[in-house]
Amino acid sequence: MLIEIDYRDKRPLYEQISGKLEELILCGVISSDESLPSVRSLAMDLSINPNTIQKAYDALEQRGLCYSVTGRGRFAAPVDEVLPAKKLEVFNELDAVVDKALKIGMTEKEIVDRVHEKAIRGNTGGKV
Amino acid sequence: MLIEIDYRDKRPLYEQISGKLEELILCGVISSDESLPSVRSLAMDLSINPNTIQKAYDALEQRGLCYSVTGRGRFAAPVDEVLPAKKLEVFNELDAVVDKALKIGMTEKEIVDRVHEKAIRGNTGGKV
Amino acid sequence: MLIEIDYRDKRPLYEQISGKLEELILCGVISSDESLPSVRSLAMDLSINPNTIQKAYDALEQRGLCYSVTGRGRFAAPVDEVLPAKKLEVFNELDAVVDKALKIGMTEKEIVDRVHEKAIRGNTGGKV
Amino acid sequence: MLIEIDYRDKRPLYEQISGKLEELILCGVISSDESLPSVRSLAMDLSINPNTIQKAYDALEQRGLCYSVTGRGRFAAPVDEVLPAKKLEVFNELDAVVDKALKIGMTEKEIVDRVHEKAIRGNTGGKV
DNA sequence: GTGGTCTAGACCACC
DNA sequence: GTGGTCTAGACCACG
Repeated sequence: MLIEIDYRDKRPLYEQISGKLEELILCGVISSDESLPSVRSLAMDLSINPNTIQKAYDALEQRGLCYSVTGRGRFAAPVDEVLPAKKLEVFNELDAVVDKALKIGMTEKEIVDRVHEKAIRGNTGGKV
Repeated sequence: MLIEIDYRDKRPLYEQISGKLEELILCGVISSDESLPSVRSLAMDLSINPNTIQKAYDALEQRGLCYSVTGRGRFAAPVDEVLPAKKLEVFNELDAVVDKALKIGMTEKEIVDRVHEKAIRGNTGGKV
Repeated sequence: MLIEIDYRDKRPLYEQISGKLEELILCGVISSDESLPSVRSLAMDLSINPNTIQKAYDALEQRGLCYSVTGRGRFAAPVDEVLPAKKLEVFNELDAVVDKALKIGMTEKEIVDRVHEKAIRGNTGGKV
Repeated sequence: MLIEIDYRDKRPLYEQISGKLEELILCGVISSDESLPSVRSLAMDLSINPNTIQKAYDALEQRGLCYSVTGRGRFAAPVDEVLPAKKLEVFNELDAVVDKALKIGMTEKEIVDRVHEKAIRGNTGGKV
């Protein structure tokens, strides 16, 4: 599977899992309307209590990143419908960090330079 | 007082308090070696248990943002000693957000533009 | 249990406990990723308030010697990650003592001899 | 004065002061039977409460590093009488550190080398 | 007065 | 069951 859990991560398990799934969907690794693994199979794969997986899926669905069809399973939501909201979310996070940076005396140039560096290095190296 | 508690905030009380104090110190609102409110007085002010304030101060001290002298009180640490580490920390947060943005298909330009906008609007209006 | 409280010790209880655990972890008596006793059970064992144990564990975690997973328990950190920093720490302590010794007129030979004696007697008999 | 107090130091003030005085006496900066500054004058010098100075002197006297003659003042004890006990004390500290070092897997050679380095660099650079 | 430690007992989220 | 947060109230050392 594409999901690995990090037990040192401070986030609750279900959030870690739903976060990872969200990323896979948004980046297109899981295509729109592709079926997601069943609660039970994923639970087996990760050696995790099914309740936890269920909770992860619930969170994911609530964020609009997947939908469930009773009796058929769960499917990834069409990315086009979700991306705009997600972009806004990321923008807000960006705002918060920039705000913090400005408050401790960093200049816009310093920030932009750092963004540039990161963009050049590419998004391949980044951890989630 | 300069600190207000937001009970809708999901973070624990002590973290909210230490975070707010950290900001006040880093931005120079509380100057270096200036005395911080005593555990008991701040507890009264905020109608919060002294133990919780103590924990907030412990966290603050652990991050190197203040030091305590038994029998005398607590004082803000010299910012110069802490700022470099804090800058690095913020840079890492920035990297993480930029990474997330790139992964969902944003361009460097989009990001830089947003940073620029935020910088122009000034750092006065931002929430912490 | 491997931990005993010495009520004549002037250090606070939580420090005594975290110190003892640190030693057990660093020496490999508790192996990496092995689970530590739960807050409540250790509190029962030592007849100490759970809050105190919690504080001891917090201190331990802050020093990077264990990590906690909510709902699952607490586990010893991989020693390899911590040993280098710890070595440096001990070296600094050593420097301080040697400095003190030299200042009161001891010779390097006297010091080295004492180290040698101690090394021969073995590290088994030493108190922590 | 030769004494400077560090308010960031975690030790209580009186201990810091008595410690500094002890060092001055043991190193011969204050010679045997030389008179120590009066409680009041030292309190003035350091802008510290006389009670604290009194406590420092009491601690010093109790450790045998000075003696008081009623009506005449306080005097440094003859170093020869105190040095042996102090040496033993430092040796014990040394033992403790060496023990700690051995326990985390350092070799005798590593320790001795460090001692040697420290001895070469001289005791001039060391902080108290 | 100050900070620091400890106890007792409660409540919550997570698994 | 686990860890984490919070309250209430007590005691101590320091200045």
